[in-house]
Amino acid sequence: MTDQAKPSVLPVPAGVSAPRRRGGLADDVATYVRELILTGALKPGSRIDQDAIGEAVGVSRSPVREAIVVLGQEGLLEILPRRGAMVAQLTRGDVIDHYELFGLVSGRAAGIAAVDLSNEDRADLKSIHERFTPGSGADMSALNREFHRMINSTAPPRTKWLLRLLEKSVPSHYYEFATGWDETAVGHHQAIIEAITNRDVDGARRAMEHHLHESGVVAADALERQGFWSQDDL
Amino acid sequence: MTDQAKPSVLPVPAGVSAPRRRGGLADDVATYVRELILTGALKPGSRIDQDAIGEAVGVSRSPVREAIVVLGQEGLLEILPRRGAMVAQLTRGDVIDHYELFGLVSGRAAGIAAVDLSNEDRADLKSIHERFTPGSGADMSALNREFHRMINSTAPPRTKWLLRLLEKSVPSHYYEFATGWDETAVGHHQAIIEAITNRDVDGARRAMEHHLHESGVVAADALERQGFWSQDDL
DNA sequence: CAAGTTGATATTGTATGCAAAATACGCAAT
DNA sequence: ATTGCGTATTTTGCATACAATATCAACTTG
Repeated sequence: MTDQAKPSVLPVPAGVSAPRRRGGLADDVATYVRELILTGALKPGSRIDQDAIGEAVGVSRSPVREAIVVLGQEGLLEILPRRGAMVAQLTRGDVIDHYELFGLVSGRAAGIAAVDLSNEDRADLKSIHERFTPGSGADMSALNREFHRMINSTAPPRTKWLLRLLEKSVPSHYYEFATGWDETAVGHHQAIIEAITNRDVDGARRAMEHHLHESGVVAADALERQGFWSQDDL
Repeated sequence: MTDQAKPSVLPVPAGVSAPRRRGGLADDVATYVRELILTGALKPGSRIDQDAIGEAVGVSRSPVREAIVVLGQEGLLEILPRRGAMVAQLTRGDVIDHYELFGLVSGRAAGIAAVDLSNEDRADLKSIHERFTPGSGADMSALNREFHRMINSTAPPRTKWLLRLLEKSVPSHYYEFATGWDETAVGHHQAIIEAITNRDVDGARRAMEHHLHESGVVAADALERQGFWSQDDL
């Protein structure tokens, strides 16, 4: 019953290929609206007018609707059948909770990295961390992304998928707003690297969870300063 | 012309026109395609033909496209710009990983429930568990859902959102296929209830993580029996 | 004057049409 | 037989058109 092995078993494209061409207009719209929400330009409870969005971006309603579906899945929009979409009523507690979940999954990834990361990647990780110094003129936000990307690189696909999802519906610019956070983050990263270096699975997990927990507080504070929750109701 | 030449290989959805008062047609399509994927009718790697899906369900491509976006967000479809959507290449490891993540979040919810659940809800939980006995003629699947719903009821909104998301892209019918699993699940539930009763946060978390971990193995086995990963051809 | 009703308007949900890109096919050349 | 290329067909992506439902305002009526 064993199938004859196909004579032409092609080598798998080795994973990394992905010429990554840009998606369609729906992605543009989703990015645009997401930005509006996370910057507070669209307050929680605001109704989403499909025509208005379409006109603002310069597209028809088809891509707008697809973008709304995406943002609904991300939890940024609440979709009521036949009644349109509203910006989700995110509270400060929701943001904290979100980061707690983010920390849970990131902690899992860090624990896996503590064991699975190659020596080469460990060296790269340290190199990235060494350049992660406030006031050095380095792009802290970019280096931070590199740091976490490296740690998450050995996570299984499904975990990566969830990390990407959780990352999207979160303000990624709070680094600019939170003065003093950079220094704290350096310490957190230091602790994470140490645990990973020692191949301490549980320590890496806990260090990462703690890092994300603190990040959540900082992000919530930043959003508060931006007047994110000022609109009491509609 | 080519009236009958249409190789409509897609199954016609079972009673789809009964309750038309739900959300839009996109929900119907998403549910339909999700079922096809999780039952193995659509093998990993299969291309999704929008017209074919639309014809099978009896709708146009607009709701089909929105459903594809939803399933893409759920990780069940891989969407390649301008090249359509393919059923994601889920491996056994992916399913295991998925349940691990599910366990992580469910464990968090269980820990919260151990502290926050009201005495009334604790009594209800026990009542549900008492009826959760294999061979008693009870709807085990329904009681299982009730059990977990009760535990998750005190979780914060964002956590609930993630739980719902993780629950969707998982076969929810494996109870029928896994003989002997019922008995094991009873023991797991028992341990979870005990920890919750003792207000043992960490114990509840660990018991729930263990439960979901085992569930993942069972689900993967069930999928394997269904020939889910028989990707001998392409 | 309040409350309910009814018609007009606006907005969503779905279907269809159309252009661009990708795939499939055929044939020639090496 | 395989590779390369040019053409035809299919399929996606977006725009537009149509239908259904919700929202709102004016009006009527108790």
